[in-house]
Amino acid sequence: MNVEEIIADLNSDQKRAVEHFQGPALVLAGAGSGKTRVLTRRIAYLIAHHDVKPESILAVTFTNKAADEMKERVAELLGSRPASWVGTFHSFAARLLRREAEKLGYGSNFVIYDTSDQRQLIKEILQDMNLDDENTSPRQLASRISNAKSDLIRPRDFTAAEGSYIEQIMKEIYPEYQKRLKASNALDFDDLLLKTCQLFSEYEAVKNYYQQKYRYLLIDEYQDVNNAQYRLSQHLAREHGNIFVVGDPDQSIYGFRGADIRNILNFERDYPQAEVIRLEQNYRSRQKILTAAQSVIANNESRREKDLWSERGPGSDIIRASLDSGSQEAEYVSRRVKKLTEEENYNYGDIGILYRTNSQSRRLEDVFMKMKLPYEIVGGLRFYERREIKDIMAYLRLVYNPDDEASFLRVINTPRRGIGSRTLERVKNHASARGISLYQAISRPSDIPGLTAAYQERVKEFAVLVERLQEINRQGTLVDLVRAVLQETEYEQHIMDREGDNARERLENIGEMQNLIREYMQEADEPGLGDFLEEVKLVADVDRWDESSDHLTMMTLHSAKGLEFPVIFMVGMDEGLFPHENCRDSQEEIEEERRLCYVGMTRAEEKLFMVRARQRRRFGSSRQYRPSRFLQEIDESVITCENLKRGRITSERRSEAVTADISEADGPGIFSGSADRSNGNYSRGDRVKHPEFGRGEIISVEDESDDELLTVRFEDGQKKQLMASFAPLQRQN
DNA sequence: AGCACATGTTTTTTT
DNA sequence: AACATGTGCT
Repeated sequence: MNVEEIIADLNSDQKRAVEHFQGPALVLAGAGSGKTRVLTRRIAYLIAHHDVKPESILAVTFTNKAADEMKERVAELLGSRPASWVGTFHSFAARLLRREAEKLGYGSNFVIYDTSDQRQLIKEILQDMNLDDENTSPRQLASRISNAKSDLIRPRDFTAAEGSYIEQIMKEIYPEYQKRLKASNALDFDDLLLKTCQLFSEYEAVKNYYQQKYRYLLIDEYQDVNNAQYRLSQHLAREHGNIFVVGDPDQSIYGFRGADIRNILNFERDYPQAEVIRLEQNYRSRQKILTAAQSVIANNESRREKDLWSERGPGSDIIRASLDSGSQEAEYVSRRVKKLTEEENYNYGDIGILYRTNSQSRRLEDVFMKMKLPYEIVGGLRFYERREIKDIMAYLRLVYNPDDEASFLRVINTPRRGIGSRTLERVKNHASARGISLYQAISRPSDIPGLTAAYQERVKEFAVLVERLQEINRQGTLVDLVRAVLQETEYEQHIMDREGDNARERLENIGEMQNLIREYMQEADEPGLGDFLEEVKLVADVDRWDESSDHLTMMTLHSAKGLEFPVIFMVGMDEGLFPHENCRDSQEEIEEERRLCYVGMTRAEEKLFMVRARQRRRFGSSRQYRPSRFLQEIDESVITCENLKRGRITSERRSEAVTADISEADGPGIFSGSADRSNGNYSRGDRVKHPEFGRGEIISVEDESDDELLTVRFEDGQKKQLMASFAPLQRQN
């Protein structure tokens, strides 16, 4: 493609962005306004028009998938794959630190700790320090540490807020946590960013080198960078000022992870000479979808007005559906999907189903399976989170870096080797007294006090096993290594002994893992153990999502960022689920939830369904929900309501249906899940008690203008028809 | 040390 | 409802 063609089909704002050459630029890109397009075209244009060397371009994306796509598109434009670095902040930092780790006192074979590794380590520490009580959850501490690191606060700089118990614990735990990470030669996600920043501030020459190397910096999703990422980009770009950032403040949804929306809002302050470009034409969605999304986001107080418009025609109304229960919700979605594919010419692959929490996927999955609808879940119970996979991975990690304590503790006695807690206690004490890793300790077991010869032999055998595996890794491939792990540990036998009914599934997972490794070996440039381990940690599930085959795609609203579908279902539009009840007290968090809603709605090109259920099961027991406030915020003039009656989808005039739904929202506090309301919201299967007829079960519910007609079968076998609002019924659980 | 059974906890989102 | 942890027994 020649240079002219790179910019030929862009609108004037997009063109201005692509043609921006040197100096800072901020592109405020509304949803669907073609920002990926702008980024890829600009990379191509820098190379083809300005003769910029491809390897001096650094493009940072939010996911690895986005990175792959970007590389692909640039390659199409240029006719060859550019040698630019395109990847996430984390993968960039990891790559850089592999080269420079020694300067910071780490080995270049460091392993990366994910959230569950972190929690496990913190738990260990709490136990060792006798701080283990019900007020200090590893989860909460892990999150506090992560926040501190995102703000570049190191253990020695950490000051505990007065009077807060957890903060006092933090003061103890954080330095110890960091010490143990280092002893394991491990970095957590936040360390990747923090340590890179540290490297740049302590080693002027290193910083200069990378500044020179990457003369052009492009950052996507800038509204979601945290302070460490912000600093990292400053280190790289402050001097030459060639920093080109793209983002949309209305789509900032990672505040919980330290993302700081002020970074994008302050860009013009950081770079007063910045060129600011607004992309406000939406090429993705029909106008009614945009109208609906904008009427919701307009309720956020802390935001700048923005005008987003579309020429794609009005499209059809947003469809709002209220169902009686979680399973009815799933049934509604299934029937609606059937209608879309059978009568309206959509494919399964055109349809995305989004929810707030991963746990919501299960109910949908059950019904899809029954209805024989093809689906794929992105994220959720991640493959690499499964127990048997984690075990094998722990062996691989130990082979790569035997000092890794988390992996060591995971498999030292898995499968059982007769090394119990007492023995381990002695090993730990010895290791921490001598300042060596657990692996180093068991390599010379005769030094460990209190260990009898028999136990010395057992731990020694484990050390020898690791050495043997290391040898296999040196001689052979990754595939050989995994095979050796399975053989040497008799792992499959262990699974069969322990898992009973689940054994088959677990073994299949292990087989699947071996397939993945073979696949990886074929695709990777240098298929080594280290790269493989890194990829497993840094590549998200959405990155592996297969969009080529024809199936429904289910994922969380967060994972859906950056994607688009002709048809979107947003399920679980219930107050307490979305916005999630955990944010009830904080206006800021509510606004983040609202942005999340905006992100979800703007994924839709043609059709948008927003679905709720009046009652759901949660932790076993049942609970009632009112409509999400976000549903009430949608401009009523673009809504049509649908219902499911006896397995058939019915459509209702919008105003009536909406009013009926809203009236449910009156009454006690918005979040209160009213346990025993006496009228309305019954569904089939509910158990009730009547003062005269005794206990019974509801066998059908029919809507009457403002009420429900219930048919109840009581314990003595008689059936009664009762009006919900008049009958003195009590709910039973 | 390891098993079987009982109890408690979880579900907010992710690189 | 699903899973991790704890207890008591062998």
